[in-house]
Formats: sequence, C-alpha cells, structure tokens
Amino acid sequence: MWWHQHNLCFRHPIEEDYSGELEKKVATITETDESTESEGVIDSHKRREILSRRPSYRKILNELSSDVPGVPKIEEEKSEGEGTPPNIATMAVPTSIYQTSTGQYIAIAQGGTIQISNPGSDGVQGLQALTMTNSGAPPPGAAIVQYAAQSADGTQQFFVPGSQVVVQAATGDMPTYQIRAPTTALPQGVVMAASPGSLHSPQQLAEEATRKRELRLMKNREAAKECRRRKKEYVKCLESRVAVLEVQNKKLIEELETLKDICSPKTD
DNA sequence: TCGTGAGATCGTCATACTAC
DNA sequence: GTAGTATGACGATCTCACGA
Repeated sequence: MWWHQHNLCFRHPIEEDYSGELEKKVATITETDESTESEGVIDSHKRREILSRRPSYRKILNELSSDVPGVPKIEEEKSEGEGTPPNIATMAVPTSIYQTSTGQYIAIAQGGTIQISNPGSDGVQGLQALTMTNSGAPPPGAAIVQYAAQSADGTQQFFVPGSQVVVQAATGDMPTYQIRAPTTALPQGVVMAASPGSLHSPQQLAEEATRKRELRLMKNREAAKECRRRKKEYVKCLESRVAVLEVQNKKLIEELETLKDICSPKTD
C-alpha cells in the first residue's frame, strides 16, 4: 500500500503486522486491553496459535461497522442453493453422439449429460459423464470440472480432464461440439461431472487427481484474493476508526481541561 | 541506464474453523 | 466425521524509487 503525502511516499506492509498495530492502536485509544500480544519474542507456533484463533476479518469488520455508523458492512455470501449462478447454464440438447477430429466421442444425453469416450475405449467403457446442473446438491461421488459460460467468440466451453474443452460451436436445433484447447485463460464457473466410479485406468485416476488438485488450487487462489481484499477493507476500517477515536479523544481531553478550569478557579 | 533495496502482489501450503 | 472455506505464512516475482 502506498501512502502519498506532500509528494512523499510511505509504504505500509499491508500483509504482515500492520493490521495488528492498528488493532493495538484502537485498543489503546479505547482503553481496553483486548490486545494481549506481548512485545517479546513469540515463537512461531505460539504466534500461529494466537493468530489462528483470531476471528475472521468479516466478523470483526461487521462488529466495527455496527459500532461506527457510515462504515459499510461486508456482505455475507449467499448460500449456494440460492438463485442461479450467472455462469451456469442448462444444456437442453437432443440426445446425440459426436465424433471429434481426434477420434473422441461426445454423447449428449437428455437431461444435459455429456459423455466423452477416449479413442481406444470400447463404447460404454471409458465414458466420462459430465452432468450439467444449475443448482442442487451434487450426486454422490460427483466431481467437478471447470466451465466457462462463453468464450471470446461467443461459443460455450466445457472444461474437461486433460486441459481440453468441449466447445459448443453453434446454437440451434443441431448444435455442434468440438474438443480443443481452451480459448479462455481462466474458467469462470463449474459444472458437476464424472463420477470416480467410471474411472478405471491409472491414467484416468491420475487425470482425475490432477483435475481435482487444479480445481482446489483455483478455488484457493480465488479465496486468497478475496481474503486479501477483505483484509484491506478491514485495515481501512481500522484506520478510519483510529482517526475517529483520536478526534474523540482530543475533544474529551479539551472538555476535561475546560471543566477543570471551571471547577477549580484560580485564587490569585 | 543499470543495479539494488523495499514494499506490494500473487500463488501455494498448512491448518483452524464451519456447516452439514 | 468430513468437505469446504478462511486465513496466516512463505517464497517468487513485480514495481518503483533512488543512487552510482
């Protein structure tokens, strides 16, 4: 974070202990002893314990917000069942089987199930079922593949194992599908897919594990971004609170001095 | 212009917490 | 108990200011 003041720039280590210092400052100004972190050397394990037991930024900020009018609250995320995620589409397509240029088969079943068979697999064996869904709980054993609602060229893409995408190349009565490299760098949504029970070969299991890991990493990446955003907001909130409390403190001191003068007039 | 230092940002991992 | 989420820690990389 950059702090610009009279053409001088000051930097604050936003991600480290700055918020902790602010918390101490707020605690000092409000004359509470909530902040119990000692100044001495704390070994990393104890420090981790202390930090990890701290309530989340959202909770703290919302508590602060309820105290300080004008400070916006961080909205609680809606539960997943509420409403339709904007990026998840329902596939209402006729039951069809398509063959790709690489020899893979894609079967679009009624109800939106997409099945992919790899070259060399004999028919049903080796099929991977991709069940498109708008909402509701995933079926037992279901895994998640990545899905982008629309690519740059206006087509729909369904991310499948092996860093490939199933692309809906045209809409209408007879949509066409292709398997090709993704045209968008980042997937924007998810669909439910591929029960592990349908995976047989070690290669498929490895692909499944890789896919799960990539999905987990992607989610964690987004979570980290969101967490950092919340932390920044929290720090801003603390800063404004410090400013408000300092003004209040100053006023109270001045008031106290005034009252002292009134109550104890000089005898000279 | 280039090297360097300091802070910012990002991705990942580990782990506590939470919801079911 | 388990899966998913939140967040601290850490390392890599980026960005910017500053001095040689």
